[in-house]
Amino acid sequence: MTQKSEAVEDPRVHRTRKLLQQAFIELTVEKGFAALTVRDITERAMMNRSTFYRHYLDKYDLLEQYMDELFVLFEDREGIANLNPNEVPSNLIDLLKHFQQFGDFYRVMLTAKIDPFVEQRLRQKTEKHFFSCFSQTFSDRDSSSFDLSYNVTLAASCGAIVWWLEREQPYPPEQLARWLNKFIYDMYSSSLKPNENPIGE
Amino acid sequence: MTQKSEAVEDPRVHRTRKLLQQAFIELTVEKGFAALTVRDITERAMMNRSTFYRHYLDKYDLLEQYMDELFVLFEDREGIANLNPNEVPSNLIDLLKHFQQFGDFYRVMLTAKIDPFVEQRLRQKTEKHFFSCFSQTFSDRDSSSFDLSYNVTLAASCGAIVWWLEREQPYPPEQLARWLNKFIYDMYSSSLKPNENPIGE
Amino acid sequence: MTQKSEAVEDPRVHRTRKLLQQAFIELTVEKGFAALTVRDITERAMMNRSTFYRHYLDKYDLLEQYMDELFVLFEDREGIANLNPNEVPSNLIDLLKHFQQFGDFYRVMLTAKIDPFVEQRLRQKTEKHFFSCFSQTFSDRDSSSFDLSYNVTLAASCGAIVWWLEREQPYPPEQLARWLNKFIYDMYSSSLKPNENPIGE
Amino acid sequence: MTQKSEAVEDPRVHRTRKLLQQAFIELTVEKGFAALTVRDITERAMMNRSTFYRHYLDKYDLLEQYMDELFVLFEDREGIANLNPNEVPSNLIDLLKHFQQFGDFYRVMLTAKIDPFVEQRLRQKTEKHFFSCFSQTFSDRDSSSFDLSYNVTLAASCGAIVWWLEREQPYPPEQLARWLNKFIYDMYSSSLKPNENPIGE
DNA sequence: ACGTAAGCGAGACGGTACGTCGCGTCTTACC
DNA sequence: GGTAAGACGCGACGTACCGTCTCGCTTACGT
Repeated sequence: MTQKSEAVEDPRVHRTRKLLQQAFIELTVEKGFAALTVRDITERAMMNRSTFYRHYLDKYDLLEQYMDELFVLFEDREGIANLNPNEVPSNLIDLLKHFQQFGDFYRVMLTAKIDPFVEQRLRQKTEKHFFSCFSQTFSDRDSSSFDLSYNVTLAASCGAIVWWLEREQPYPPEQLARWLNKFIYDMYSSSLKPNENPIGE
Repeated sequence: MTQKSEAVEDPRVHRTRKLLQQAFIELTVEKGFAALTVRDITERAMMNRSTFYRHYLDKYDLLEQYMDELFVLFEDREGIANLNPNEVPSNLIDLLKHFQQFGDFYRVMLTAKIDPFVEQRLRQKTEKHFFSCFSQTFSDRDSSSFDLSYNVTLAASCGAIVWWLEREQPYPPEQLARWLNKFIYDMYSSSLKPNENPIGE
Repeated sequence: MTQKSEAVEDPRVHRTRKLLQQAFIELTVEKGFAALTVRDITERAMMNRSTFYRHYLDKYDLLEQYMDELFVLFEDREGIANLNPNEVPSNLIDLLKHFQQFGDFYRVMLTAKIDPFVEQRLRQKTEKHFFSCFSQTFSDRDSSSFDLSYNVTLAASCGAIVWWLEREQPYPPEQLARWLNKFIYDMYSSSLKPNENPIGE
Repeated sequence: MTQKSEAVEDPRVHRTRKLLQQAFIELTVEKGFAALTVRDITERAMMNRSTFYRHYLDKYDLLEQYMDELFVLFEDREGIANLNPNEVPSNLIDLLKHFQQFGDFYRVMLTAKIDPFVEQRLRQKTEKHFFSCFSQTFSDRDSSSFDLSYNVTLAASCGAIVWWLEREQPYPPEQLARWLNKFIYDMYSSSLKPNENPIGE
């Protein structure tokens, strides 16, 4: 189902897939992913229902492929050298700009309207790209208490982004990036220090 | 559909509802809420499908009522006087003990297998009871930056609990409560102070 | 799918099945069995398509059951004592009257508009009841040349009935029965005699 | 769709049509005409489905054209002068030899596996060629009772041929031709005589 | 002999019917 | 009144064929 780069894609296929994606996004924003039917999508895209199945297994498959297309924009990013409360990594800003660009989609996806399986996957993707920003900083931690701190930091960061998206991005990406950077730095420099970690004492 | 306290419940009705609840919980743990069907539940409970609809509107209604029964155990709690890094509020520990007691159910509910609508509701409930522990501490914050911090703290705390449940409660509730208490205190005393808040500077 | 005699049939079920049968017959006469769709039938019967599948596997199953109902009228008939050119067996007349009664249906079934599998089955049924009239006469023939004669007689008789039905029964059943009786007698007394049979000489 | 004799056929076209016919016959014998799909045929012929539609309208068209090719072998035959119980018309033998040659195909076509529309057509063709053998004999009958007798004789003759094909031609064509000749003669000389005809008396 | 018209492979597309599944409503009979 | 049994309308599902179409590649034919 993912023959993106097999020679040149048939223009009819490209058109069809784009129309389906477009209809899918619109309808997801309008009524939520769970309430969507394949019929809804194809009617909006003004094509036959059977055509949908020639390109996607089901609506989950469509979403997967769409997310893949979005996330492919962030492959091969590298984290900055070190965590620094005063220096915001540029690719963190890029990530937030990306979220802002597809704000409607991500807001719906990360909030209450999306199937949990997919939210899970999207969080994982986010995690991967998000933490690549700080990969070197986190890589040398002891794993036992780190696991909790890491997951909490992730949850908190996602929470911040969701909060930001739900309120239609009240701050510019740079400002939120600064906040997140400081938050993560604080998590690192205070409560995450093993000798101060209340767990394991 | 919520005739819980109408005088004394007919014993047949009580039996039926308990069997349905039991079947519901088992199946939710086994295959996740989203994959459940009413037929699944009634077959497991060995009763006719139409009987289900005599008691519940649908599986969401059953879940709601079940959660209500669980959460009724935590009504009317009060938060402690002040946030204190060295004194863990007892009702925070109680809450975690409650989560531990119904660990299977909450793990499934809060992780990937639950319908987002319900997860939303459950998080709200958690939030309500969770933050009642710290209500007085948080009540005097300025609302602009507070909103973000509050939500992030909530997301992080939920993340910690989910992490704890997903790993089958690797620490006793008291230890996690201590960690959470310190975490929230740190959020309060450092990054949340308005003059240090990078947003708005 | 054939619970005809389980206690008393639910009146709703009875009504539904009768409506479906009625619609089926009408449409078969109108446009032929092969061109029928389940949707056609249920639309004509003014009910939901899924209701059809609660009673029948498919249109073939409906036809089978309908034919069973028709043929059950002729179970347990006995053939006459001997073939006699001047005495027409009464049950042959009964059979033709039956065909006449459901003339539209049988005409369509036995002519070009019906699926061959079904025509086959109907011919077999016809054969069974038709030749029970002459069972004793035919039972003592030598089997080698008899097989051919028997099949040819059957084909000819069916041909006569089809001819009669296609022309909207130009003669009364009694007259056709007389003709058939004489035809079968002639087949018996002349060309079927082994010593005159050109095959095997 | 029938450009058989336009100058010389393109060898590619000829090859394609032959492959399709071959696949069609094989599959008809294997699983019956009704169960065939165009996809089946083209897959067996190892060509693209769209190529099929370049040559035929549908599977019925293919069958028609194939039958035309077979029957063209019997055009322009003449019946013998008179019906004679001792002299078998040579073209009747030829016809049976033809059936024998394509025995598999005709057996399937004339038995239960063929679409009724086509069987109808094939019977008509058979009738045409079959009775051309006896055209002069039958041409002077009074039409009223003749119609029935004619049809019955046809049905009986077809029945005999089907019987013969279904049992893999247990007799040589000459022997069956003799039987048929005598049968038709008997039909003519006895039961068909108007004054003995029980119908109309 | 070679350019051009055809046959052909590949496959997208709009359609229509299929048989299945789950929903929520309803009725009847039993206890 | 609660329950079992189950018919029914509804509507989405994913599949299978159908017949049409467009696009390039290859192959035969005509001048």
